[in-house]
Amino acid sequence: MNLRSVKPVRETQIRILDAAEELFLQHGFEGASMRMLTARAGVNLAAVNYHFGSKDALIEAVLRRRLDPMNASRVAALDRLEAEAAGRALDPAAIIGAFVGTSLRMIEDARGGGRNFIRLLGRTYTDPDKRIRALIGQLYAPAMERYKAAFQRALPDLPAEELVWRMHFMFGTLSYTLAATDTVQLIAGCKPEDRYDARLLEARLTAFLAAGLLAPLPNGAAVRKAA
Amino acid sequence: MNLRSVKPVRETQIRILDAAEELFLQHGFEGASMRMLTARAGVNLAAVNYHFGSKDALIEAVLRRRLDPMNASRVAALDRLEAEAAGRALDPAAIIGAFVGTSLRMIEDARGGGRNFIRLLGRTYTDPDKRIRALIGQLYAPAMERYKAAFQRALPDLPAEELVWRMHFMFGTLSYTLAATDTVQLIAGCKPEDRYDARLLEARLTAFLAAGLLAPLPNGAAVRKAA
DNA sequence: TTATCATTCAAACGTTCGTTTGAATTTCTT
DNA sequence: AAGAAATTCAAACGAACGTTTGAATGATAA
Repeated sequence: MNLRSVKPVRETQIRILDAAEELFLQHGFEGASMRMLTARAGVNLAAVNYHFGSKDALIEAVLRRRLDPMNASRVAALDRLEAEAAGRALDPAAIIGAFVGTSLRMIEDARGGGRNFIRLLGRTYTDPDKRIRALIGQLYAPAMERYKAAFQRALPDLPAEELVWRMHFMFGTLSYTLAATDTVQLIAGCKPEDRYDARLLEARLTAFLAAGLLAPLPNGAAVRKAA
Repeated sequence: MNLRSVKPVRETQIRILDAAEELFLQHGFEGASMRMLTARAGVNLAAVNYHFGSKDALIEAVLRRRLDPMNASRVAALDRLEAEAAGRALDPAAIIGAFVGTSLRMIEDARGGGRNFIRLLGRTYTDPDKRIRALIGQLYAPAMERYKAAFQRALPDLPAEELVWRMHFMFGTLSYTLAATDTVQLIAGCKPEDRYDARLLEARLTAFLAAGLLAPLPNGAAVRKAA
């Protein structure tokens, strides 16, 4: 029962998860081989299969390790907001801030690997593997339902159908911004030093998303309703 | 010089490109093997290396085949808009419409493979392979510069730095919406029949993006300017 | 027809992949 | 200290990968 025996029980798993998170980001789920992962983690090649069962199971473990707490944190932020409001209607921008803020807290956590994970996450939404997409959808669903309900209460006049689309738009903006802005530079002119200034990015994102969420209904929707 | 001899010269290449576009979407660039591609195209395994040189070169050919005309079409739409305006200031929403419209024209083209390509494209922005991201950035750059200039003329009061970020946000919304909404279902409630109603989607997207582009400046930006 | 070029083909190349095995080693329990 | 359980290890497994080869087949032009 020395100092080493308390944690090291799961130390190998953690080393593998950390290495996998980094290498999955750099090379993709398929591109990062077991030999690369285990070499980076400093463990034997067979360790992944021993501790996780398979490479697929490792991928799921990598996603679950961060996604579960992340969505729990999102729900908690919304709970806090509703508690503060004490029954009054919530400001839609505040709901957006609760959701966006959780992601940006992770981006700021460069040391703990949060930043790597956020960027990795942005890739999974369009991953070729159906099982990965299904897993992501399943892990997100509860938090998404909570936020959908909160938006509906805050915006009783916005048709539910339109809200769902606008939530998609908002989620897409967030994902792309966090995942792709530092990997592909389509539009020149972003100051690199601003890229990880989470406070500034949060203000920019929230302003953009709030305006989009509250946009006037498009003509098409009206046309559609009439039909 | 019979009827068959005019086209079949490049028929094999086209069969390969079509098969690759579909299978790259379904399995990813790495996941789709040469044996899968050539079997689907109905050509010999060696045909890809003979006609394109390598798998990497095939990936580039698949992207270039559609991306070059697509961005040319985007620039043409902007040209048309500026010609109509005859010197007057452009409506920012119209600029957005020109950009978004081109993408949605492709989504509507299910038979010609345009839809597959748009969805494939959304994956490349976060592709693990740096060369692919670099290629995408290079292919997009000219069109992006044109649109950036157009937005700057239409919105002279919006700081250039802020505009660049908002263009990123807009591009992210578009990419995610086109690429991911039918692959991962994070938010329940989208009517499936609306998903490819390009006219309705265009109205929704344009309304959302225009509002975001024209949003009031965030507090952070003001704070930053003062500092 | 004959010579020339482009294309297709079956087969094999060497490499890397994820996984499994059984023995060696460490850790925990009694 | 001795036995049981968990973990690590080197080595090998068969399968699939992208690519290459040289002969066979097709089209083109003299």
